Amino acid sequence: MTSMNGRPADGNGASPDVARDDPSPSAPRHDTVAAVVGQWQAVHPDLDTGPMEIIGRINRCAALLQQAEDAPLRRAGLSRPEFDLLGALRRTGHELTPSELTRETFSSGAAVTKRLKQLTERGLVERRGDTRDRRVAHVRLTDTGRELVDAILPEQLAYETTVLAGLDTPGQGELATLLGELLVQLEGRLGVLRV
Amino acid sequence: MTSMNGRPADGNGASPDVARDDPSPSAPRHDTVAAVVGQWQAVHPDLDTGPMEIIGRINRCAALLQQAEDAPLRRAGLSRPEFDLLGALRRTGHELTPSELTRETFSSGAAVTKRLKQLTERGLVERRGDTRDRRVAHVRLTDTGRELVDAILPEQLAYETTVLAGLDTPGQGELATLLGELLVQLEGRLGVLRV
DNA sequence: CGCAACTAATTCACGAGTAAAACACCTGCT
DNA sequence: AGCAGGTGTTTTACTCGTGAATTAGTTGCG
Repeated sequence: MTSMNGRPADGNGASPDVARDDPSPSAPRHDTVAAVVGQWQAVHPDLDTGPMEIIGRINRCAALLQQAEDAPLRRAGLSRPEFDLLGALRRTGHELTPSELTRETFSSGAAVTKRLKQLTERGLVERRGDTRDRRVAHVRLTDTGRELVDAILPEQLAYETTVLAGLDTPGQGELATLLGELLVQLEGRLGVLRV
Repeated sequence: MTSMNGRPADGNGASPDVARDDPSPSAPRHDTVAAVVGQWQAVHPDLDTGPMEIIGRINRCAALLQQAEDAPLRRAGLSRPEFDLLGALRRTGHELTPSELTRETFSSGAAVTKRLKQLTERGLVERRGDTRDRRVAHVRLTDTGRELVDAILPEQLAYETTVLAGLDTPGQGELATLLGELLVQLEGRLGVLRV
């Protein structure tokens, strides 16, 4: 798996905001994606802009959330990809090889190598060579690494909770379910969907 | 951008080591985020992992969609940020200055400058200086630029439609609505939410 | 054994994005 | 007029991620 992230911040998503004349200043309170979709429909009234309303919003949400989430991590001096790597080690509960880490974190081998180098220098992870196969390495959290993850995660979740607080609880449940359904489809399908 | 990442194929077991191969071939079919959340809950049963189910899925969906969407654009030799820029010019229907483009596309000024340079060299956009204020530039699509956008957009939407096809129509509507509500909150709130 | 084919991990060269500095120009105040 | 301070855009220096090559090691097979 490669790419994605990207866009760490990647990259980001669809597009936003309206320009001059927003016709309805009152209305049901549009988000920026709705404004963009409105503009497109004015220009191409014949197109079905339905997919934009989902994909555009997912991208935009991801971009905004990403930025927001950075905060608690940054205080710990970690980037999100770094935290993902540490988190993978923590949640699986055992050592992982670099190639397993590329699968767990969906990033390229080169990226994992670099991150491991940094995290090792910072004393958050350790490596040990495999005794049988000297090509493979095994990576594990150091005590400080584990403590760091365990300290950050609750903050992270608490922060995310407040970020999502604008949506009521049933709404959150529905959203999680729908996204889960979509995700199952995407994960199962996209590999096969050869353009 | 990828918040919580998932495992390719792995029961959500908390147990270290071991890989029970997907035990229930039927079942509600877990997505990778569900697996990751399951792992976390096994390690920290006390934490409320609710936010992960939303934020993790949004990030993962964004990553997968991004990659998927690349396809139609790549055929036209455009990256998504480039298309976003062209799209902003097309949908607003008039010239935009570079700073307006940074707002429309949510990217930095430096990035816009670079993209404009490339797109100008490719003959997709033109610039003209403002007559009153010689600091500002006005950017517009060339005829080829507009034709390109108009040619790509329908393909793009058609492709996105098939990508989303796994979700039934009412589900798509609900999803769009919920994401819209979330987005309104995020856009209104995040600027103010000083960590 | 010895060599081809494969796999794990790393290195390399490069492209793209960013923040901050630089630059160019405008505006308001005295 | 003249200049302090503000704004629009570009440049600079850097980081980070990627794909492709590279290194190192293993395995299968004649």
